Amino acid sequence: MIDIKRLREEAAYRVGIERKRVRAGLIDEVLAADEARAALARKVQELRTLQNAASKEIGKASPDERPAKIEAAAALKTELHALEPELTVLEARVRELALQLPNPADASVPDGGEDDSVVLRVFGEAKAAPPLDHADYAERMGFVDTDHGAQASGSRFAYVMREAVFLEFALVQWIMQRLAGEGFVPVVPPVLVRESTMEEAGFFPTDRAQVYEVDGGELYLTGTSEVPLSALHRGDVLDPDELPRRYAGFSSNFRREAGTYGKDTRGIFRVHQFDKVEMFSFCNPDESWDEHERLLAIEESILTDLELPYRVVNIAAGDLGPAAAKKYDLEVWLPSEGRYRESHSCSNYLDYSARRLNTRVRGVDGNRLAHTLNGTACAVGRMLVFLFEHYQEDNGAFVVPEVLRTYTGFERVEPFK
RNA sequence: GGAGGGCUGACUGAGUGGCCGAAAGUGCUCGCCUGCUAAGCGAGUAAGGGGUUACAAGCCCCUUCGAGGGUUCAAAUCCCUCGCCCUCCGCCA
Repeated sequence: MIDIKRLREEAAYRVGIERKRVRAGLIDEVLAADEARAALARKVQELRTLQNAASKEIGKASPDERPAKIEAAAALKTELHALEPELTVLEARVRELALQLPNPADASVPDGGEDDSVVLRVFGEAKAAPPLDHADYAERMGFVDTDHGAQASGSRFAYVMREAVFLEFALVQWIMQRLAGEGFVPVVPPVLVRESTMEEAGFFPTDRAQVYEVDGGELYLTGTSEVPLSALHRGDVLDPDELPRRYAGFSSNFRREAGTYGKDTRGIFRVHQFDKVEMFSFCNPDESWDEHERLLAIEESILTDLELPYRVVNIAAGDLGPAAAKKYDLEVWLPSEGRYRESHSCSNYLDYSARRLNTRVRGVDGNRLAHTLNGTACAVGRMLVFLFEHYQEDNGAFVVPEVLRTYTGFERVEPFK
């Protein structure tokens, strides 16, 4: 949710919104609707002042004065009742319109759309494709079974099996330990949440088409633990001394992937269900940009420790999600496709999400909305895809990345005959 | 699934129709006191919004006592719906 007051008063705020893809005229509609709302609200407020005063007098009045005073107050009540429903309608209208406005893009975000994102740096060598691409290799090794996945559940479902399972656990364990060491609170959150939680986290109404509905619409399966993690401080006033509060959530994630037919159909690169460790941070409003860089640094260190070649991209304004003021993607080199593919992303939401969640930070002269940030620590399925190509030997053996060996208990997997 | 009890400010907790935005305490802020360490005394301290104004202070007003709706001139207090917590019974990984 945007800040309507700032939209009204700060030119830069408005420009930040316009740099994203916003329906022409929407901003002015919001402002006009809010203006109408405010005018009526003032009128209603005046009436309420009179009514409250009148009621108070009745309490103090003597028994024989009462009937006349009650009658007068009742007249005011009738007048109020005529206006209040109208105000409710106007308020709902403002809210509905304002929810469609995205968080303004930060000044450091490049203009334009998907093709205008800026590569900030490149790390490691882009190497040649291995004998088998990740999908064929994983099937051959018995790591992934998409055929039976499709039979049991449909396309974009897979069984992850054998050593790949231990590899998955090793990734999760390694990352969780490391994040805990950096002050993140480890969390296994609920993956089924109510509608209101989806709304407050900013996923409804915009992303509704991507979400699985359960129990006749009572609950929804989360597509990222960002949703339950953000709800962790819903309505809270946080102590500034205890910030940032960092959480590392591990969960299975469910996405309908509507509108991606025919895209990324190989292997488990893009599936309906995958496990992920997500970082989430609540911080002081004036520290969120530092925190954003910190999350990025953690993500980069994970990739460098796994010795995967990657690049860092500053996503252009038109390609940003509604909530992000700025987003970095990390893209790992996928040899079989000969291009970089997204492995991590890392967003600063500023106060956009906190406004709806009503998560604040206590301050000496008033409380301020907290800033929230989130970033991928490890999207396990996709990480396996990268590992299947980068750690595949010419003879077909799989070598376990050094940092994971204490967690897997084995160093390599011999080729499947 | 059944029965009952509860949800009040950063926190604990009183308050069953008007004198309650709300006692008391904790915490916090400021001042005083004290040479001695989670000591004492005093004052202040809910949030969000609007008006006035210098988008200051101050002052005035509105809304908010889990959420939403209702009754009433008037609701933290009464009624309804929903959510959550607790206790007991049943069932169960």
